[in-house]
Amino acid sequence: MGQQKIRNMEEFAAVSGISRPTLSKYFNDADSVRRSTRERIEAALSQYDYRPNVYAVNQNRRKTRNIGVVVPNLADPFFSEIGREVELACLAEGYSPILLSSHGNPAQERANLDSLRALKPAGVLLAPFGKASDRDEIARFCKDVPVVTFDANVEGVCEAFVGTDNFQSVDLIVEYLCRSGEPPCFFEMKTPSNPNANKRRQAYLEAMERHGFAPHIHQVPGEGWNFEEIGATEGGKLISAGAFETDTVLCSNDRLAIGMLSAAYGMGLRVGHGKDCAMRIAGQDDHPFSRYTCPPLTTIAQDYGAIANRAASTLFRIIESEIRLVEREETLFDGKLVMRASA
Amino acid sequence: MGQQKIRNMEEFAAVSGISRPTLSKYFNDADSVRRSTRERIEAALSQYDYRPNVYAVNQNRRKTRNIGVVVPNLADPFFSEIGREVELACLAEGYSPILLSSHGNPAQERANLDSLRALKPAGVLLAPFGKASDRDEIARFCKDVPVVTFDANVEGVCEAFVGTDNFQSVDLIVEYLCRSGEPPCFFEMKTPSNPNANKRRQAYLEAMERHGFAPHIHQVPGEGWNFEEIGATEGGKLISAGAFETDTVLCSNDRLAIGMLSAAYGMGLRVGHGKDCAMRIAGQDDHPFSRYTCPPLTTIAQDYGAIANRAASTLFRIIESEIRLVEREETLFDGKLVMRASA
DNA sequence: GAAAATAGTTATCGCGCGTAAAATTTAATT
DNA sequence: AATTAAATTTTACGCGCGATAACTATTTTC
Repeated sequence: MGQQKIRNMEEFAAVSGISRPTLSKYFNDADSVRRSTRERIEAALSQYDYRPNVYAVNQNRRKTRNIGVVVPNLADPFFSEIGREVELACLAEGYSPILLSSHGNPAQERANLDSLRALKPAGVLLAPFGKASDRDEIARFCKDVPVVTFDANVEGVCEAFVGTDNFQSVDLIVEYLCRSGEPPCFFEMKTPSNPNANKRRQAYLEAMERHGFAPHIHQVPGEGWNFEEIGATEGGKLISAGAFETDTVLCSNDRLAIGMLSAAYGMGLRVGHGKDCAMRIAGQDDHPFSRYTCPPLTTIAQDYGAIANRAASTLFRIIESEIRLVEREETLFDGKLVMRASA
Repeated sequence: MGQQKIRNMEEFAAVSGISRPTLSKYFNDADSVRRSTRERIEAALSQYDYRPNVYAVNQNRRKTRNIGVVVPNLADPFFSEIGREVELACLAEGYSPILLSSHGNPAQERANLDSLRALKPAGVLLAPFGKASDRDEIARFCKDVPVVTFDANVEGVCEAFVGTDNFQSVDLIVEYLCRSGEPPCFFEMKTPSNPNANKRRQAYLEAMERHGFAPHIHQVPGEGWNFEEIGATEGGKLISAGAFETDTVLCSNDRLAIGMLSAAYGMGLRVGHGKDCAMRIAGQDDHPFSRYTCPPLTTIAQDYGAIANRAASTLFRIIESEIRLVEREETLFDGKLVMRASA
């Protein structure tokens, strides 16, 4: 292989003995040419190592095969994991994913959408901040590009949304906690930017009522994405102040729980459902690190793979049908209870 | 703004009253045109909202302003953090970073370099797997594109390398551990793909000798990137078997230490430098989660920011001088001791 | 085996911009 | 005000490929 350098499709047509338009067809869809010619092309391809110029291709095609993938923060393993699943789904369908992180900064989210606009993507998979997102900007973007949001919803905007059913999953863990010990208090940040947080609080209230217990919500101050730190400092304060009405705390997400576990350990408290334990702590999300906390964290697992694949396949369907959805779709997957030692 | 839709530079030239070649100059370097014309252009720009077509630009430019950034695994917060720093450095210099993760898979690293080749990047910042990387493939890639490696070195390949001085930093923590208690055993994986691991083992041996203690290295089996799990299961086995010759263990990296801490907790062992503690565990890297382990992990901090910025600026220098470095540069930054409760 | 369908070829245009050379304008210098 | 240097405009071409029309070759169908 690699005899001489092929500069463009013209030259490759010359050495392969296939006309350029046919080659162009082949590179757009290998199955659109006759089997025999396809084999001739691929034989030549393995000899001369030529690839169409990406930029020339994308300039001339009406629509690119790029898929923008925007997540709020890659430093959070939850998003790096789900981002990876989404990437794989794109590659499997022959699209080119472009992964962008908003680095915990809503302004960066706008900037990312702006960058994507220039890349003329066939579609975008967006995990938005939620309330902190620029709703109008996203709505404007959705006019130009088909968008499927995942993880966090932006009500009424974009073609479809795929996420976890917070009401189902919160009820699941509340039910478990009530059944196995004292009913849980709820721990969260005062100003959560994520819309899931609001749904989870609401779901907690409803679940507690359904099970006949009085709800207790504790909201703490704190900005940004340092959830572990907030969980550790603010959660620690609440523990040492004896602020929690019961011995069980359900955190709005795993990262807060990880921080709180760290604080409890620092205070010499034994966490878990054992006899000698002072309190129970549970989380939500099944963060990759939750299984290595001390003790391992009881939590609700989101189905990363299902969410990622459904979001991607929904987007592909929209792209390939070239028709915007008549009705906005919302798909919610069930969470699963992951019982470990912390609660 | 946004009166009519500008389709191309020609139309923008018409409405702005500036000739197309001058506009072209402006978009390549805003300072290459006279101040007064620059202001006229920017005035028109704010009215008509036009942006050059990325694909047409990159097709015609000799070199793009894209910088490929390849990291071995974005799911590891260490790399997502350093990847972010590198991205910012690129943006600050007007380059467009393209972040690719190899997902812990050396084959994906090859695929990523292959994808990047098609994007004709001005340069690439690569954090390779090391031994598991395809050395020949990387070397071939470096012939076509200027590459600066960071974090893990591939001896003799690429323009430059930027990383942490393992000998300095290992000596730092070994010295601390020896001074403050029993000398450390060394815990690592049997077949570490990362070249830092080999350097760290070597550095441990030398440091122990220098301080007059007998070294004890414990290597455990395990494949892949589930370091925490390997640390927990294999490290746990060693602990319960009483295999460690002293009460202090220095792990090859923080993620192994996180797993081992989890195992120790599960066994009811108290870790730390207190009177009532059964053993000490230390790590290396100052992983973002290390401060929330139980107890918080004593470790060696790498200077993420310095490494990222030096790697980026070195690459920019090579790109802009258009001359390959005569001599391969290797820059090593010092690690800093981070004392927490675990050792 | 002839007609019909399918696949491939030749020829030509267009995409949006970079770039070079020559002609012209503008600004700086004495 | 004349001279010179710098910046801009004009003109023209090229990049590599998508798309299409009109034609030719190949394969299928009955």
